[in-house]
Amino acid sequence: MNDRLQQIIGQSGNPREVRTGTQDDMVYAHIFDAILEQRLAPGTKLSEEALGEIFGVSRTIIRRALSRLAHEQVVLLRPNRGAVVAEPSLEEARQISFARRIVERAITELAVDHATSEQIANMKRLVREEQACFDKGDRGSGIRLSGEFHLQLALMANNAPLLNFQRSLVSQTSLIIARYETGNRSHCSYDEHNQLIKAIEQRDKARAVELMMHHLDHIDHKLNLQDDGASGDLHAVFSHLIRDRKKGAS
Amino acid sequence: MNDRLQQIIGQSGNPREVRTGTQDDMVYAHIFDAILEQRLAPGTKLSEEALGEIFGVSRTIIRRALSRLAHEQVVLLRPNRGAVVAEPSLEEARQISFARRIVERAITELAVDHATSEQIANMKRLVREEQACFDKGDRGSGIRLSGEFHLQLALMANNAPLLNFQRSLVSQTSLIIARYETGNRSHCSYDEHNQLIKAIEQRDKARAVELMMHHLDHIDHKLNLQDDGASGDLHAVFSHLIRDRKKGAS
DNA sequence: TCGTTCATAAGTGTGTCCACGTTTTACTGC
DNA sequence: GCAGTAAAACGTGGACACACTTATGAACGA
Repeated sequence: MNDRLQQIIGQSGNPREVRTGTQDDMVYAHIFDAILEQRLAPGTKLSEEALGEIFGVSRTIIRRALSRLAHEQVVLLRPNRGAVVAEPSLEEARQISFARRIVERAITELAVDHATSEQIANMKRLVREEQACFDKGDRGSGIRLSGEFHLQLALMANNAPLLNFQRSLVSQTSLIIARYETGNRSHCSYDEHNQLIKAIEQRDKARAVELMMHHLDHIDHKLNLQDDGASGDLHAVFSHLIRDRKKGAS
Repeated sequence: MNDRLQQIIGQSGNPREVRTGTQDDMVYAHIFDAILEQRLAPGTKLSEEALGEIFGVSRTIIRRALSRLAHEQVVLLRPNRGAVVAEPSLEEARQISFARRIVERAITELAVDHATSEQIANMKRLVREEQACFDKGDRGSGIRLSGEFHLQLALMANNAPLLNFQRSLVSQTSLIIARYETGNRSHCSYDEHNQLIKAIEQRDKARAVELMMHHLDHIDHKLNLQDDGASGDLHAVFSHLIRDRKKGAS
């Protein structure tokens, strides 16, 4: 287990820039990315001791990082039973999707008002990077960059509370995508991201909002939120058997 | 300083029910209430050691509580320099006010859809309690209960992410009220709260939303967000002198 | 000579780690 | 299948080191 974690987190797949700041941030960011890039599957146990060994820090640091992640609902902290990567339920996924519609609408409108040309250029670069990741098959980094796009949008909105909320929502959405996205359909959101940026650049608020809403619709439709993918609910998993039996009986 | 804190937090002014749950929660709730009830002014330093002595727990517990409060933006955690009660700036206050409009609208609509009669009765009780506090001059508890009202509303909305966000926004709003509310006008929101509950009870969504928006308007107008009350901006503080001098020169 | 400023040093308080107690969990034997 | 035991992991408290703050004193300038 210890070795598995080591291997997963160690393989910093993308040679992302060396993290600056304190140890906390470093640990936090590494675990965060590993989760969003699906190198750590939902439900994986995150042992404090194992992580401490991996990062070469004491459990105190790990604890703080896990606490932060728990606050963003990315990991679940079970008292006396350690931390696990969160497994958003279908109901949670629906609530998050709803909340995002509320927030993204407001953010989009604000972004149209406040975006600077520099920021827009930045966003375009980000989308290109995202596309590159999907093109070369790096789905994990793609999902992360896709989330980054929505985060940068929130940054342009110039509203700190909304930005914080968005961060939590985007993280959880990435987790949901990791868990529920149907395998065959690829997650190619970069095209819609591009259109959105164009609308913002033209200061077309109505169109930008409309594009954003459609974009969120597409994200939802790519997921099979209608039925639980692989839950622990045995009744749901074997519901077809029950249906069949009832049919036979009738 | 140690003694001051002891005195402030110890005087559990309102004989609120004995906190249940773990030590963390107890410490968190006590500090939280002390801040919202203005027994701890914005800017007050929160020494870990002093708090540990007051609550009879080690710094580990205090640290966790402070970390939670920091996540809700109620206290500010300055690296290597300890924690202080947050002092929302005017700009932050405006952003929070904006974010609340977005969230409260959504919450109100959801509450109209989902509220049970039991929950509504609960809310009515809460408003009566709030009114009682203001009537007997307990402004601190009044502000807290007023916040509790908006939190219960979010609970009725049945959306966990929105509830979490609302919790952070309400806390910060209480802090802002504590800091910026003009002294003469009393904070008597219970009447509007009552009307709001009635509209929800009658499932009148349009009216409920309208009432909520007006309510938020009133909250804003009670504050003097136009000019910073007691900021560190010397130019703003002595602007009248500058005006006078210019007048004399012209 | 007085006031200001910079440097140095003491003191307070946070950052980190480690060890112990307790809970949980897994395994083994009945 | 159940109970008991052992191992692993988490919860908590305390200790030490380091960073920051504050106070004291000396040097410079007015």
